[in-house]
Amino acid sequence: MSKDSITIYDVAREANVSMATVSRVVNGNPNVKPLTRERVLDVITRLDYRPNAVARGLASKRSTTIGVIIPDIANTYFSTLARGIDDVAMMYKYDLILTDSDGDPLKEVRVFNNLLAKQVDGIVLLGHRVTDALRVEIARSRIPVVVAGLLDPDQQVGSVNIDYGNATFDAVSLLTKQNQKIAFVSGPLIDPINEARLAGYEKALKKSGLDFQEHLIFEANYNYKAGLNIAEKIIKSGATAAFVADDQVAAGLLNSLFDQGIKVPEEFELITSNDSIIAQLTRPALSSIMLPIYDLGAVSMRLLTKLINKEEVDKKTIILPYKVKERQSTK
Amino acid sequence: MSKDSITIYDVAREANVSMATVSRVVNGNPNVKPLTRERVLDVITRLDYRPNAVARGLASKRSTTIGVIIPDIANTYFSTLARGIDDVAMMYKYDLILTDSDGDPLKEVRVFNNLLAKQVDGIVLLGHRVTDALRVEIARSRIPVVVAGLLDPDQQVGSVNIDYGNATFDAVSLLTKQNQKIAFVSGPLIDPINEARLAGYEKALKKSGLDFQEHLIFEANYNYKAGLNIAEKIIKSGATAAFVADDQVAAGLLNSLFDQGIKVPEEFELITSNDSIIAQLTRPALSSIMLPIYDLGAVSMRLLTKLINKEEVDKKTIILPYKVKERQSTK
DNA sequence: ATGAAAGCGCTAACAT
DNA sequence: ATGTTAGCGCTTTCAT
Repeated sequence: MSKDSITIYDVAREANVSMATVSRVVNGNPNVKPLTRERVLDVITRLDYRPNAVARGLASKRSTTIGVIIPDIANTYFSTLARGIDDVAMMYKYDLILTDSDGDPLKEVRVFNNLLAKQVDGIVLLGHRVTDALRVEIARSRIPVVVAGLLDPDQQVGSVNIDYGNATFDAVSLLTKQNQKIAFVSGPLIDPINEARLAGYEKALKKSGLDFQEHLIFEANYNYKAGLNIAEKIIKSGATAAFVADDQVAAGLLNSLFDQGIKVPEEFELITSNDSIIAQLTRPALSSIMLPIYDLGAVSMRLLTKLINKEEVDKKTIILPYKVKERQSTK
Repeated sequence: MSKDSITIYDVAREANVSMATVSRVVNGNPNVKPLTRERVLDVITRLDYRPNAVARGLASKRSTTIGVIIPDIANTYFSTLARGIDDVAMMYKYDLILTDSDGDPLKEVRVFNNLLAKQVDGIVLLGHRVTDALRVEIARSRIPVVVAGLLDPDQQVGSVNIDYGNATFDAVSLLTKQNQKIAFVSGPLIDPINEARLAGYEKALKKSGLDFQEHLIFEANYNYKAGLNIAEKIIKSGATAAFVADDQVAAGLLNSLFDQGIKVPEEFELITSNDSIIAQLTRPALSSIMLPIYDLGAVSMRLLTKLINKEEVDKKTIILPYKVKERQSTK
């Protein structure tokens, strides 16, 4: 209760300068005589003065904080993205306000507006697609928005991705060598990212002269349990291999196959998409598209800093490279 | 460039009231005549006015944001905690500024002070222990701090945990039935949480008349690779079972055993501590202490809200219940 | 029930 | 190189 917090004014008085000078010192403005700078710096340490970021934000109209909207931070895929974002954000002195959206379009809009109220300097959006409702909000907001790991066909915002179509093509091509019936397991096909994957899948089938069969296409929620549950249907479909768009789902499928005594890869080949730590944890370890998840986050944050500073960006739609890693779930 | 953002002043003018009244309406102050309230509300929607949270924060000295310090958000254990924190935070209208500390004491202090600069209303600290340097900062800051999933013997701050000693005792007791040499694998033993676990381990040995053997104690970093690497040493030690304090480490150990043809649980029993999704993903699935990770986060955030509002809290050191779940890695 | 006015702690012209 | 002075958009006494 004793001493209230030290303000720039206290420092100014103690150092016999104006608050403007203190402000200059704090912000590294070169227009300060080295001697006064030193004097001010001394007082600052002596008084243990810490600038109030909120006041600064109000005066400067820059909050040096970024909003991150994420479906579920507990999901490894997203938390790895978040890590990439945070590392770069810290590098550029931004803080992150992170909120879960549960992938709920309504909640997404709500948290988006809340972030605007907090005067964030930019927003990174993670998820599966940009809903129309959110698109409207983005349009009328005047801060830059970047998406990572999700396709926005309108290219309204900055985005960082890999070429999911080609990646899926490559992955499925690994399976067409020894299988006739290959299941395609993704999230909702309304999501543009899954459309792209499906196109890659079809292309790979065609190249190998295989027919596209509707009943081999499966939509599943992005979680372990969904993978566990979908196994039965997939087995019934007669498929002997599967391309899966999500590691948790793939792990669920794998374990369900294992628990039913179906040997992977001998009797069933499996390839997944995100190469999160999960792909290495399972036994057999999962072959996977090597999606640079961390980099997706890091690069998107870097892009956002440029957008915020109105720097020239040659392309605000960035495509990162990928590889395909064969582990033990494919022959 | 056209219309700049709408302020409380614009609303006041349009509604023919003072800004004070608008402020009252926005903040749900009952001292407003229903009719004027309605009029103001109308103008607010018509103008699409959104209160500026930064200005509000400066004037009211409450930012309605909470700082969260986390060693690594990409780690499932911590991201699950974060999810619990976020859900409760949202429930109480707080936003979360989340920063990774890498478990680096220096960085921890730096981000802590940065959070103070942003005028957060409280801080949730995650990690393995409270370092002395941080303890000093916490002491001179005047906002409440709560830790979750880590022991602070000084009880300087609010905390939410389980009884790690008893939990470890229970877990190890499962192993003493059929094993003479049981390895104890934790993080650094300086961390009070690991001290507590070690005590539980010793107690369980003693109860079964087994000798405590120094060479069965292992310290490992909290990650998958560390688990992979430590396997060899553990095998050499002659242990036929292990208690592991971290799921990623346990998964690494398990897979390393598997890859070397050592059968779990037939030839080696394993029990882990956090019951994160990882424990279910592995094959065999890992027996584990059922740590309510999500709840740890949720409850700590709830505790923090009480501390912030200076509500009565009967105990700011909260101990949550746990169970032990036997899966396939124990007989 | 409503309004007037004084800050909150800082930045950023604009002087000098 | 340094100081003066408006604000930034809101909350919050204090009047009325």
